[in-house]
Amino acid sequence: MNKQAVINKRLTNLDEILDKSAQLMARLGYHGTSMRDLAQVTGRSLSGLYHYFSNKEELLFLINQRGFTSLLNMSNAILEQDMTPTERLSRLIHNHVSHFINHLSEMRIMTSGSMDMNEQRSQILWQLKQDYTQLAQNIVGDYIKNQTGTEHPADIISRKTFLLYGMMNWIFGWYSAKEHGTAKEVADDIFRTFTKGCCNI
Amino acid sequence: MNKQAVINKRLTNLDEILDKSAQLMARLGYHGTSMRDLAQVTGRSLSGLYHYFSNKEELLFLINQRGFTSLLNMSNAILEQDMTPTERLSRLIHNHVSHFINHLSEMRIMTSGSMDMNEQRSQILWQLKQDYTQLAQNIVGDYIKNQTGTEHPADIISRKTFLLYGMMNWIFGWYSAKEHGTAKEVADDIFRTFTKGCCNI
DNA sequence: CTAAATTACGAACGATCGTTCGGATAATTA
DNA sequence: TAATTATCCGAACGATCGTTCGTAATTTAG
Repeated sequence: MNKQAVINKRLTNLDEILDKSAQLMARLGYHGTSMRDLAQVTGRSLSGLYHYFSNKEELLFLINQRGFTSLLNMSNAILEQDMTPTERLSRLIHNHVSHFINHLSEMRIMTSGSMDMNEQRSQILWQLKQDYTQLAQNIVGDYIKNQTGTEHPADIISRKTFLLYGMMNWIFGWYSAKEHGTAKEVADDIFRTFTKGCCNI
Repeated sequence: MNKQAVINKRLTNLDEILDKSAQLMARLGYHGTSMRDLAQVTGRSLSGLYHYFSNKEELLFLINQRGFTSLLNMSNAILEQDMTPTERLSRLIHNHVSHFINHLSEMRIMTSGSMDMNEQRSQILWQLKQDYTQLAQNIVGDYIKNQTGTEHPADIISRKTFLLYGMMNWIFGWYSAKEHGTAKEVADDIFRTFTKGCCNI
């Protein structure tokens, strides 16, 4: 095994730990999940976990950071492609919803705030969220400008964007593929409702 | 002090305890808030709290039950009045949003699930949520039927209603009166966006 | 094979958790 | 007033928490 392979394996191990930890924490909450619970669900010893992160708070941070970074990278790709504002908005929604549904546990943790972290770490996460929010506001703003022909104040666009986020992020509260269809169906419905209202079936 | 006054005082004390507990729990989470924290914030001794509820789980239940009951009672009044489907939908949104903004902490707890309660208690809360959801689905269904002239399948109406819930319930994630206006302004924006799409400014 | 580095674990630490108990204090009734 | 009830509290319980430490097992490199 060469050096890169070692690093890769370590990252793979860490990834697996973060995944399984996120699944349990999504059910029991951060404080409701003990390190002993995490040791059991990851198939490791209690003290062995501390080889991959220095304490519980850092574990929570890593789950959040990994999630937001991948979400941000995915959506940044939208801007690099040549699309109409409408297509861009549609892509943003589809990206977000499918990512949400494919990482339900992780996203549940990400949407529950970062109040259990120290200043520096929550600052880093705040910046990631800020970047993602700004990206969405730009796309929503462009769409509305393109449709109405006029540019609207930032606080109006900001509020509209948050309403869109609400529709998308509320998924964790109710979604089950059996009852509510595929990610594509949900995303299409959100796009139609947000752009044209609820009577667009 | 007559007997009724004694009961009233007890309820008032309990109400005050539930309010202050909800505020702290909304910040720290259920497991993140200790009974000692609650004793301090309510100005009582640790053991003195157990005079008002038998354990921590019951406290969580009481906060939820009180919240959902008052939300349900308020919205049931909508159905008893003579209104058009459009007016009813508008009233539902305004009720929900203003209640949310006036009880932010409580609502934050109510939207974070009831997985820390025993079977019977979570069953009671599930029923309250179910009643409130059904009420909202009826109002949304009537509105869409009234606007489009055709009745749509229950699962379609259900999904649209959840999108509306998403917009409204996401408030706790971002709302500050200074930046986002009064409850009325937010509710109006949600109503316009949900009924006619985001380009309705 | 040997040496070095990585990964893993059992046992234990002090701190904090939810809860209980017996009794004190305050309020109401008779 | 005395008797009764409602409130409240300090002290302590066993359980569980996050974390640390010394060391064993495993893997990689020379």
